[in-house]
Amino acid sequence: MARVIMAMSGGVDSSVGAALLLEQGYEVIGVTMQLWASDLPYGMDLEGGCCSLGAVEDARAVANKLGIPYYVLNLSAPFRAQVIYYFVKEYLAGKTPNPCIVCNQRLKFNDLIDKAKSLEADYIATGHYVQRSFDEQSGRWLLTKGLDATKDQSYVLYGMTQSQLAQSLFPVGGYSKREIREKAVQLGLEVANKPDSQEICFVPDQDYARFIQEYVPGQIRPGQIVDTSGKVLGEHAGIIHYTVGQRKGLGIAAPEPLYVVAIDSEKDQVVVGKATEVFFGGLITETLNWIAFESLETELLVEVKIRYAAKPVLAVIKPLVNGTVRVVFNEPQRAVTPGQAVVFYQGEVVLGGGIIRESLGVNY
RNA sequence: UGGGGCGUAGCCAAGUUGGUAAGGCACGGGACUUUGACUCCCGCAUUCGUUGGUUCGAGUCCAGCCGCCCCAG
Repeated sequence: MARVIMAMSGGVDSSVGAALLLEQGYEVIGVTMQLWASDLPYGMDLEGGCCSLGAVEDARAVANKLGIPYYVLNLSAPFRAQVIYYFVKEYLAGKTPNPCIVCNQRLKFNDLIDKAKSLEADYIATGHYVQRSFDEQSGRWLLTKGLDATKDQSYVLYGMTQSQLAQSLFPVGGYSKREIREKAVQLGLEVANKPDSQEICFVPDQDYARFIQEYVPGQIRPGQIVDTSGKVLGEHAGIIHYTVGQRKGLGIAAPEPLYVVAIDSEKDQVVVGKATEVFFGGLITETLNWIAFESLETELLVEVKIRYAAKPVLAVIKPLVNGTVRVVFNEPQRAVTPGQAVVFYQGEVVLGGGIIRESLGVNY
């Protein structure tokens, strides 16, 4: 009987996931990653976060109900070092990070796998809505979208390596969210109607800018808000407050809505423009990871997602000599945002992805 | 104390030949969302510097007053 470490967040998905694994005959051990640390700014209690204190209680209750062993894995130190540090650093550089992706790559599928080894487990499992399969032809593990298109989370797992995939199970990936909730009710799990988690788990009040400010006081500088021709339109309290495509929070009176077109961390400037000025023809990536093949050798027509909740759009990707990839959209896309991930698909299959380093003009 | 202009919500700002207050920003609430955003709903000036007048009816016309701005002194 194979032994599985189920990453339990205290939510519906991972709770039902554990139950499904049991039904499939696995020996399941529940583990919750404790990511919070008491030294985070302004005494946050992290209620509601995906790995909060309350989450531990919920997960433990589920584990008891299912009759499986349960452990809490304290990862607050690596969480700080990897996720929070990265998050703050990116914002200070004028980028818009996706902490969930880093958390998945560096904690869930790294430290958790180490933990699995120490417990002599064969697999780790998570509640992500994704599926994996083995492709005999290429001899590679493939990551594919979750069956429930509306809940698909393959975007956040584009960074998985072959060895990580080989050791991972995604028990809820073949079900719809509705089925999972119904299953939770059948099992009598108290978390059945717990709302889906959202927002950044370590910023419970949703005020991420305040979090950064208190985390690195003194590093936030005010600056100018300028239009695309360089004309100064106003001032801002720090570039960390902005992301490309953002409309709210500019505080500028204009005959029509203005959006952030770019952020210049060198000059501490936020560049804004009209709705039509926030479209881009393509982008350049960095920190690439390929899943479906070893590396990209030639131009390829694929579908790309440039943000978590975005429809895939057609684009041509091309490897560049410096190891990065150039992505050119068939149709200009709105708000291409440095720091966010771009994930490449062909149908249901995740080819790979990377982080957006820079956007390319609409004339590409 | 000559000439000209302006004064509309917290901030910009539109208001046609007088007919019963656009829009943007900001703000509040909700939907959506395991990141940040975007988007979508809903709410947000009984009132137009002020006092009178003309009129069936005035932000829109007239007069006085108050406060700004520009040119000329």
